[in-house]
Amino acid sequence: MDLVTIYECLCDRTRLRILNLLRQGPLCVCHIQEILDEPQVKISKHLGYLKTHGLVTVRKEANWRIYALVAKPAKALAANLACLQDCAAEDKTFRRDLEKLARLRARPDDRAPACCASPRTRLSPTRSA
Amino acid sequence: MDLVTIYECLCDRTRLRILNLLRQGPLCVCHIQEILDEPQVKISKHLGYLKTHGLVTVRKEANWRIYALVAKPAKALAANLACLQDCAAEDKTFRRDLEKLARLRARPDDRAPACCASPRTRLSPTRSA
DNA sequence: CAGGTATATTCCGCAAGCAGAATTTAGGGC
DNA sequence: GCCCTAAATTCTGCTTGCGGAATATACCTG
Repeated sequence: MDLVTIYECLCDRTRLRILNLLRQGPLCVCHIQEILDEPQVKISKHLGYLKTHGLVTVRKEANWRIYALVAKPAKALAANLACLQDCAAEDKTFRRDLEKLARLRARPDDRAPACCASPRTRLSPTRSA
Repeated sequence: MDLVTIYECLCDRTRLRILNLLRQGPLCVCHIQEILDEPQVKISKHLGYLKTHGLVTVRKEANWRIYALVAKPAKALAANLACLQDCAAEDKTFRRDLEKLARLRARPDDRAPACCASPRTRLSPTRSA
């Protein structure tokens, strides 16, 4: 993976917020959308961008799409995602996003797929393949 | 300094190569140009971009311009520059640039300002103000 | 299969970035 | 003052990215 490509993926605030969330685990689009409070198209296009450039993967679950960070990131990507996490910890928006995520996971799962719920109810790894 | 701004500065290969060099210390434009082997306009414009966005500073020395990384980078910038350095260490081009720089500093200083020469001959900090 | 929800795609207009050619600015040496 | 070198700026054309509106696709439910 090219270093420049990584930075290109990182130079949009919406994408940074998405990656910050995905660091906590896989998420379906609707939950990302809810946390970021941005229009559906916007979220979808940025997720598409990240997927095209190899930072995230998708799988289907009923008619949801579950996005996750790539399983085995290249060294450069791993380093930069770690760096992003550190930097995000100092930023109000990123912290608020994580808080929203925590609240969303704590509440009884209304309509979302199991994998988006709290870690306890997440699908077992053996089934996700 | 905005995190997105930092990443925008990092998402061009030429700028990454420049920043990688500047990590070793201040450099005049002509030396950057020589090491990167890129046209003068290109180097100049990318240096301007980095300056505009607060990643580097300039000072004059005769009719050279000496560029340097900002003296007191924000935490996010420092973190990302460190990360870049790690990533660059794994890339052939970045390594070759550093080798060229080392060779350039080792050779008798033909025409360049003192500050671009080997660390021993660099201007003392007290004079640079 | 009709209707609903979740998500992606297409189309459009706009702004920004990049590269190169040519020109300009600024300082130094004679 | 003239010429040389170092570096920046301007102009142009091209490409990419972003956002939003509208539309399409896919899957589920009854």
